[in-house]
Amino acid sequence: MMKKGKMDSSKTLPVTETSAPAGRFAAGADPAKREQIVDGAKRVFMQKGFDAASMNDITREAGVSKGTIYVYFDNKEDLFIAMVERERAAFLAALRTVLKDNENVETGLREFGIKFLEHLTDEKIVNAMRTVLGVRERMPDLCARFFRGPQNLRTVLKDFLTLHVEAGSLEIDDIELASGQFLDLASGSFFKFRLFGTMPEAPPREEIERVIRGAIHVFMAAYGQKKTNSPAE
Amino acid sequence: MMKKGKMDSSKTLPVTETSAPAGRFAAGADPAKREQIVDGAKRVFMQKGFDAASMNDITREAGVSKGTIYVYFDNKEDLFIAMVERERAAFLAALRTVLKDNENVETGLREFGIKFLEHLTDEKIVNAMRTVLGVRERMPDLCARFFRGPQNLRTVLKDFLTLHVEAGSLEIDDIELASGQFLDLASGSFFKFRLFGTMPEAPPREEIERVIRGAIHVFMAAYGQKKTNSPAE
DNA sequence: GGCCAATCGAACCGATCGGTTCGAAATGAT
DNA sequence: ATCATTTCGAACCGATCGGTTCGATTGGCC
Repeated sequence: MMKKGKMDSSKTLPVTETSAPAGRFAAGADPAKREQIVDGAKRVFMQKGFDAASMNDITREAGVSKGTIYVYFDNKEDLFIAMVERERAAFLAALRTVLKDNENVETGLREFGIKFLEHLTDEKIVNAMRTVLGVRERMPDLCARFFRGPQNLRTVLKDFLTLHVEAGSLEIDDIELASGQFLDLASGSFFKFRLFGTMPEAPPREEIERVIRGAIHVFMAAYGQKKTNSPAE
Repeated sequence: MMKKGKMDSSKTLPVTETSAPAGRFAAGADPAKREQIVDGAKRVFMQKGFDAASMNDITREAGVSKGTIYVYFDNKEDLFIAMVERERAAFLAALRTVLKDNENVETGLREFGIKFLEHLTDEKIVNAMRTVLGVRERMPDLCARFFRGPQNLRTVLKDFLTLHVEAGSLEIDDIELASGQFLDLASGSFFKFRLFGTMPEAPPREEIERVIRGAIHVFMAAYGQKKTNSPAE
């Protein structure tokens, strides 16, 4: 069995091979089969972590033959990386267009904050982060890259805040620091609770809204332009 | 070889056994030997995580015989738990008395925040947290318990803030939320950077001070009692 | 120095690991 | 129905795992 049909692991989904007919792929080139493997692997990796997840476990969970897994992926680590990259891409896609430049500052922060915290406390994301943290020593680049995805949202937020500083509705000396502060306030500790397991379920919508409301209140108290006719406090 | 001398793993250090002379302990009862094992185990567990750390690795690193390890600890998991509990106790001991009740609010928050962030970004703590997170699925109680230690600092902070609300220097509707907000601001994202590896070294003192200064600025803007003769902004 | 017991270190055990091999079964195209 | 190829699933390989055993060595006490 040749491994010639193996795809580049960094690609999420391959384009259809012109040499293979529409309904049948070269060995290792079927996107549905690949997805099936990664799905099964994800469930086992997130349940057991990288080291304790065995390829026999993954074979059973994915419902494919072990030989087939090795047609699609070079080794266990390769499979893990593919899974992590897929999860990261999904997280980013969900948050890509939350902030709109022509938004009112409080409305924008509210929508961004709620969406951000909802995703950050979602079972899938929390599990993914834990799993990735478990391999930090052996795959430090992967771990850092996984986190750099969500971290890029800071740049998005920074651009948003910069616009509003220029428009005069915010007054911020250090936009870098302020962006981080809003993200920290928006996390509302819930992320840490979820990560460490002291909060077994994602917080309900009202709790998320309460935390984001509080975050905006604190943030605007510090950085909002003072209104002379109706004080913020 | 009987395991009769095995100590309760939940004890950090045993009292000297009256049945054993001062210079010689019953099998499994020597605190120095126990410490030697836990030290070696800690280095391996934090480097490799629980699953990938082998008892042979730990044997070599600790410089004891594998048989001796099993005299002191029931199994690998028992050893891991002992190590984690020891690290947790050390973290808590370092932070126990940072907030003093008769402190000025901003001075108190500054000292608490700096100390808190210094510890939270320390290599030892970050490694310990990552390692514990790696076993969250198999030992959820241990993981939650490890985090509950630092989380108890929230209660300490809450008591401090309550005193200052009653003294009139703070105005806070929701003290629970405000406590969490200060802790989140004080973490300053550095904790997450450190955890995920995008910040390889602990931040320098000036950076920590900058972040805590910003945290206090934002916090006091929202909750400090307004002064009519010298505005905060 | 002798005695006793803790520790050492090598060997062992059954089990599992990641990865490989290959004939049989399944599947899609013609 | 036939053919070509992908996938299956069982067996295999060398290596390592956690935990156990036991004669030899070491060290403290008398």
